[in-house]
Amino acid sequence: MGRRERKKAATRRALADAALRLFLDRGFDRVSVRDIAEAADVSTTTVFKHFPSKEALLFDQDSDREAALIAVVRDRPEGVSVPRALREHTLRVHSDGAGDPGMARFIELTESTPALREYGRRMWMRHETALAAAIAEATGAPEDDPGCAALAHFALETVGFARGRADARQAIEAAFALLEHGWPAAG
Amino acid sequence: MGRRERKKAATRRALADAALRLFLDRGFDRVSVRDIAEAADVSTTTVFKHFPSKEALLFDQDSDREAALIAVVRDRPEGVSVPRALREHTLRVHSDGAGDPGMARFIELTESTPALREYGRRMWMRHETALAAAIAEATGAPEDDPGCAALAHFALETVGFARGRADARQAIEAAFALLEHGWPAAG
DNA sequence: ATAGAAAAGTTGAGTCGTTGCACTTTTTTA
DNA sequence: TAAAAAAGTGCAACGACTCAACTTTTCTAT
Repeated sequence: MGRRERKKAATRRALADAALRLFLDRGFDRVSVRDIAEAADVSTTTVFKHFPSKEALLFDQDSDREAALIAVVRDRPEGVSVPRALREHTLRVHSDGAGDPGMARFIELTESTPALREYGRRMWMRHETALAAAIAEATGAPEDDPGCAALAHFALETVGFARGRADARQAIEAAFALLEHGWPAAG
Repeated sequence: MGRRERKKAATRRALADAALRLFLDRGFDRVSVRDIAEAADVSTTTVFKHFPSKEALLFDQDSDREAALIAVVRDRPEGVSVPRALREHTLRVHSDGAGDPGMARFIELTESTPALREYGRRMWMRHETALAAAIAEATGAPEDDPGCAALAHFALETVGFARGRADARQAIEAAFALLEHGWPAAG
């Protein structure tokens, strides 16, 4: 890795670190991009050469959540249905977030700021097509089967549904119960 | 209704009309709020006294879609399940949109502009709690039952799922099939 | 009827996110 | 080693939106 790429990565990390620190300190809306640029000692224009938007400064470490989702579907134990495997994974990730205090602060920041909520949702929903393809392959359906796409969409959307609800765990379980067994025949 | 409120309503309509005309003509991103203000012969700050954002200029005639949703759940014929009633309603609204050419242009505008897609989704999802309450009442569940909330969320989200897909009708049907009967036991 | 409260509109200056253009620096290639 | 390509940086600017101060219009209470 050349000197150039090293410097680039350094300023990138400096920007993301400064942004996280300032956002946690003052709140997203009370920090301007100019503040972040100054804290990292670059010009505001440079910020946007590294990140496409102000929100993106916070969602830098995205990476391999998509791979985890696909693995969950493909490597589920015998006799475990796809929605059940996704339910376990969602609940696991959810309680992991509550464990780490740094992660908890991050989550509280994103959920209390509308712009970040929206952005986070969009980033999360980007995995829909990949997850749909994984489900289709796991069940032998055609790759663009709309039923698989619907399950992928709703399973991902579950975290958006649980967000802001009093009992998030219960919400996730209720949502997946609906996806697994359907609406009770009575109503 | 006094002269004052009449004038206020008049400038409001003038702004919304000018905005719709200019947006359809040039596209959302190629029209500035200044342009709209000038076309309606008011100052740009006045625009924001009437509408909270540029996007809101387009979604003015929201009104009674929520009432329609609730009526669909409450007044469904005997023996028709809630998700089935919502499915019929969704499909009906969808094909209505394709019929009216003015509505078709409106839909094409909103779907081709990311900012408008997001805004439209948010407006639509605002009906979630009201719909959840209607479902709870129709089925005798407690008002904040998470299962009812989940069905409301997913049923509304169906239009976001179908958006941008090749066969929207098929997507809506697949999504509601999942909500009605659950994921097939095999996978 | 008239004074005064309240609301609508205007204006102008300003903030903030974001982009285009010009410039410098670094890396690659001939 | 010179030239070209690429990447980084910064200034100025645009567009959405806000704030504060002020004018004009409408409503209300005496």
